[in-house]
Amino acid sequence: MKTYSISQLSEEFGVTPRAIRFYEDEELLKPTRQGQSRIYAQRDRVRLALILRGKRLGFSLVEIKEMLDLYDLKDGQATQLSYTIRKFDERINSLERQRADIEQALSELRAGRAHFELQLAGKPSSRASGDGDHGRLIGYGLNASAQD
Amino acid sequence: MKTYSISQLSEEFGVTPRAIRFYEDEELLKPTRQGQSRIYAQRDRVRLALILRGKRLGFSLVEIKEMLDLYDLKDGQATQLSYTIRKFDERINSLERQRADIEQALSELRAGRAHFELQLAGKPSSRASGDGDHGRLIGYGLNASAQD
DNA sequence: CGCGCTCTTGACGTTTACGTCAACGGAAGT
DNA sequence: ACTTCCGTTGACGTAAACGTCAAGAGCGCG
Repeated sequence: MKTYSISQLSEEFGVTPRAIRFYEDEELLKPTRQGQSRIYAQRDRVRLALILRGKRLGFSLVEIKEMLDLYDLKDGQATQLSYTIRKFDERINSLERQRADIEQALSELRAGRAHFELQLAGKPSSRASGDGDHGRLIGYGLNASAQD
Repeated sequence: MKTYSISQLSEEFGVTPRAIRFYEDEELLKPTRQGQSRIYAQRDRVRLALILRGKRLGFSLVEIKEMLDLYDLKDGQATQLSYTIRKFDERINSLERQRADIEQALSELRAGRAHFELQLAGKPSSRASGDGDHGRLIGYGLNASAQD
């Protein structure tokens, strides 16, 4: 059966050998040895692919490790599957929240940008606060009503 | 003129005193002193609000500091305004990329979730490889073309 | 005077996923 | 033998934004 050296996997997946060794330190990979050198079999190669995929999806190495470990246990897969599904759901929820936050920030940023553009165009920015900028918090003009 | 203690600002804005002192270390705030204690004036209070707003929008403290510093220079505001607009544009672009990444991850996650659901429901998922049992591995997309 | 409270200044700890040397080991090529 | 290459094991460094003590200082109260 085919095996791989660390540099082969490194090149194939576009990650540094350091990263691959790190995954081993973290017990996500357990290659065999030939003397001192690490030898990666298909199993390891697949696990590495899964690790990188997990990372792309935003899972932490710890989470990925748990999924892989459960996969190894293979107790009929029920445990692993439901765990993984739960993790996926969590991740989905988290990403949806993130997306909402981003939308929010984007609309504020666009509004702010527009406001600055106007100012650049010459408008002095209508200030009337006295100390009432509190809830709305100082529009986009950082106008620190110097009332001290 | 009204002033504030660190704990007042801390409570009002829901941040720890430690954070506020940190902003001072980073030179985003420069409260005056009364003996050893820090005294925050309106100016500082407004700047704190701006700092927190900047954070919500995803700017780093360094970026926020640069915007505030330029605001202080106030050289007719042209410099500050164009700098800030540029920063906003960068941030907008960055967020749009992030959002695209999230959409991508979300669709992969949903597909993966669906796949696992099916397996849980009993489907053995089409096997073909004969070697280990890594061929099937969480496929639906990252099937490590087991060519060994 | 002692108590409690707010405030201060260090200064090290935390998290995540590696990067970056340093120093060394064994095999292959010339 | 010498150099080149690939590989190895430490071990410290990095980034961001604070958290978490530790050890005092200063003040008002009873």
